[in-house]
Parts: sequence; C-alpha cells; structure tokens
Amino acid sequence: MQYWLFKSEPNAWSWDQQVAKGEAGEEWDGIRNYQARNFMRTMEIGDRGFFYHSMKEKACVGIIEVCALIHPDSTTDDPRWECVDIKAVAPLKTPVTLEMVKADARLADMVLVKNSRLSVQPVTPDEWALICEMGGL
DNA sequence: GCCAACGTTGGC
DNA sequence: GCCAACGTTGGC
Repeated sequence: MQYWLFKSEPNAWSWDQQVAKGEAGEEWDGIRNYQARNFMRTMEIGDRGFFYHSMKEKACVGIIEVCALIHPDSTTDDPRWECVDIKAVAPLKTPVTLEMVKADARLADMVLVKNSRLSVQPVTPDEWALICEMGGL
C-alpha cells in the first residue's frame, strides 16, 4: 500500500468533479510526463492519494483511492501515455495549503516542495499521517 | 502576468 | 550523444 499525491488545476479537473463521479471513479488522464506515468505504473488497487489543487488554491483538498490499474489513456492515441482511475474517498475537513506544508519542517522534503512541477508524486507514510492530521482527519 | 524550473525536441 | 531552443507548469 503506497501513498501518492495527484495534482490538478481545478479549472481543468476539480475535486468537486471527482466527487461527482462517485464510486465509479474517473481516469486520471492527460498525464504527459514519463516520471508521473512511471509512478502510476507502480500503483495498486487500494493505494491512496491526496487530491491537490494547484494554481490559485494550492492545497490538498481530499483523499482518493486508486480503483483501476494502469491502462491506455483514452484521451490520446499515443501508446506512450497511460493512466490509472481514481475515486474520491473523503474531503479533508481543513484543506492543507502549500503554505502550511512549507511551514512545517517535517514536510520540507516532500516532492510537492522540492519538485513542484511533478503532477503525480509519491508521499511517505509519515507525510501522509501528518497531512491527514493537519487536514482534520 | 511574470518568470524560473523543468522536460522534451530536434539539429548537429 | 550533446545541447540549444522551445513549450509548459505552477508559484509568486
């Protein structure tokens, strides 16, 4: 069981849209980055991740679960690009902002801080527990 | 809206 | 195989 962070610009795909998909979940499509794709290849059913809103909001807003293994990205014919499906599990009671993450020395090594451009990234169990706590879960 | 950081592309 | 040019992302 691994933990992840999925980043999305709310204008393109928001937490509310993800929640609206319910149990069926939705493809995490549109990833055009090898590093991000390679992480998705290692994901397993039941892995959990934070749903992060980039740009204006810059905060983790909810928790998702991987509900389909890596498969071709239906939004392109290019066989290089694949994706998993994720479904919303629960919102964070309090969104955990990038500011809060940066303010906590224990989270200074998060990929979110070190490589802000990576749209799918791993989260350590310690980071996971801390952010859940900060988020009121 | 700007710009730094990063990844990808393509010419050599 | 290197590296310059370019495009994109995302924080500020």
